[in-house]
Amino acid sequence: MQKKGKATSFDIAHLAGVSQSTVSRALRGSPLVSEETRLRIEEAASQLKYKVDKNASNLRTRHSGTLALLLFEDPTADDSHINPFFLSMLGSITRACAQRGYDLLVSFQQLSHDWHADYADTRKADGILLLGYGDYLAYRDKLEKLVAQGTHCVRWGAVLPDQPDVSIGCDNFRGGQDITTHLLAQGCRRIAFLGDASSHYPEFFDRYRGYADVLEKSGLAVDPALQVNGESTEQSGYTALETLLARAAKFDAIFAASDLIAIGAMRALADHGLSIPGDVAVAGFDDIPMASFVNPQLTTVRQDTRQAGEALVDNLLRLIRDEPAQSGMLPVKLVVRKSSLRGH
Amino acid sequence: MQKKGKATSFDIAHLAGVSQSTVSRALRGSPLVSEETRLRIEEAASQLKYKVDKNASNLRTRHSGTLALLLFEDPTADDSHINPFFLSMLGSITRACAQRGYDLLVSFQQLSHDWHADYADTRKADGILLLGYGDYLAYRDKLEKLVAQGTHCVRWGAVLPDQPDVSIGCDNFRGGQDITTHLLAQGCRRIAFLGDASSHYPEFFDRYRGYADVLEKSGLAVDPALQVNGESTEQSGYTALETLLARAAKFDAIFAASDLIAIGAMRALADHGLSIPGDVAVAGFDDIPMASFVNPQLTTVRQDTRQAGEALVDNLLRLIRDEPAQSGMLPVKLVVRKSSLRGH
DNA sequence: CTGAAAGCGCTTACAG
DNA sequence: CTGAAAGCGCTTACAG
Repeated sequence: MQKKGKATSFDIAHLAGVSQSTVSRALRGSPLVSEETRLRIEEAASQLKYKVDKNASNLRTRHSGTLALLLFEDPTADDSHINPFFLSMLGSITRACAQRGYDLLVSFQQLSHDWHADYADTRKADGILLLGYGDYLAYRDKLEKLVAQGTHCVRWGAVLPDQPDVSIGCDNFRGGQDITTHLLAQGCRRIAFLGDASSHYPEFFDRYRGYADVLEKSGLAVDPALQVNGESTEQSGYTALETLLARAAKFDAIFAASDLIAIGAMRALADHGLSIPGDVAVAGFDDIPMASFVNPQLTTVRQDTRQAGEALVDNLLRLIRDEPAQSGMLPVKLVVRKSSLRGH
Repeated sequence: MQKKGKATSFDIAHLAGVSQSTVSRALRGSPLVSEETRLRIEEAASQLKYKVDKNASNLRTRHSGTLALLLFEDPTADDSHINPFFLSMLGSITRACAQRGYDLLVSFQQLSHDWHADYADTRKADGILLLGYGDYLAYRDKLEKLVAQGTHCVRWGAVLPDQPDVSIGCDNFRGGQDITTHLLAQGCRRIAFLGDASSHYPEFFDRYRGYADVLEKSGLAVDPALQVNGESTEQSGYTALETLLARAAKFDAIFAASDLIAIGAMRALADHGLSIPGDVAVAGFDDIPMASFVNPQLTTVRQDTRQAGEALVDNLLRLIRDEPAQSGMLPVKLVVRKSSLRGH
């Protein structure tokens, strides 16, 4: 006979004729309970549709079996679509958590908010995953406080030598090298870089440094007139290309710091009557799903989001268990498609 | 002087020279606390970096300020990408929750799992949002049990007359009509439908019924040879188109039950040397981001995911507050692009 | 192997 | 306006 509220472990104890402690033990799989008792308790529990109250057990055990994902974005318009790369990461992180028996709390934050003091502090989550774009220097402080407070957290982003936290990222430098090497092999000599190239955006910067490295090693100059700042949106790519055209500096290839930028640039090229890859070869970074659907299909560097999601979750779980965890880079893969293929 | 553990309300009380009850009141914004006391308490709290333990307060108040999102999929391959439409919904639901001050717990489930007895039962969430594809008849039972148990839940899907739960969906029937009317206006007369058309997949079925309705009203026969089953994947679209070709029934247009199916079919058409829209006009459903990047751009029906996410969350919150909530359909919007535009 | 008891950190009547 | 006390539903030493 169930009352209005849900059944508690006392109800089960009563029905099974044991103490509440024994119910708790049985349901948690303690070896201290006899097989026979356990069966009786399980029977009673399923009869009353009993489920352990997570708030109570979390309060008692002081951990939650939950990870928090903080997606932070630059103050973008409220109704804009989420960056497809992050959406893909969100999907793979969700999957990775599910596989490991953890729940995932997802939250959006503006970069400006006080996210450095939540979730883990309120004990809703055992640790935090940080994912987002934005000015790195602007939130480095918050990151440091987080770590100093002993919050378990792992960040997706550039892997730098002096970081306070555990960061997982892909090998952006190598990706930048690969794209540039490929474009040079296609006969391009004036390769423009679209995207920020400063320590405010370390991921883009690493891609840029890979690009510059290859150019220099090939005896080619790195022409500042061929670099245009821009964040990771299509609109920004479109604008960046127009800025580049306005400078009247010649270029025969575009290396965009992200696929979104590349796609925006492709649209601008088309609007200006320039053919891809004939007049200008184009390459991006990320390999978002769209990249293989644009016309021509976009050459890019694949960041394996599945692997990334698993690496993030696994490292966070290691931190939570007080096991060693450390920053690390994931390999990237050059994906050559038609947007950069010249001649035969 | 902080101990190893985090500060509790007792620590704040001690520091502020008041009782623990007063701390709790002050921090919850109770009007029963004098301004002066409140200030002193807030000062102490921020000094000790105090945060309310959510597990304790949830246990006490019996609600969690959290919604759960259950994404269920057919037993798809583990490493497959999540359906882009759902990913987009996931993004908008996350945003909608954030705006309303709720946290979102995201979980993947196989359709076969026992998800009908979790989250809300364990008090981790105040209610559940259900989102997914799969055989409707197969989970209708679970849905009924959920609702019978008094679990607050809102489902995304077809809005049917005899549903046990609150469902929000778009006007699939109308969308099917709109596409079909448009294709007829383009001069198409033999329009094939790619996707399941049975009560197992009520959303697709409604789209199909809209299609059949317009054909009949136009005095055209609904030819069963022109309908091919398929789930919402590119691969399935590709295969469906080959099945259609193998039947040797003539067709001059494809109405795919989803964009993913349409995109797969477009690939198959290209592989068979058929031009779009010249030989075959193509239209899809959903307006996923890819739809505007395929070549030619895909005509489709837009489901406004932002509006959908907000409707789902708002209805669930209504249920939680014991306010009236009811199933409802969201309007759709025909988006005409090049894949279906013939002549000038 | 089992039970009685303490306690996790809050919220909220109850009494003043 | 404030404090002392009960209790939310568990888990886990402690004692047997």
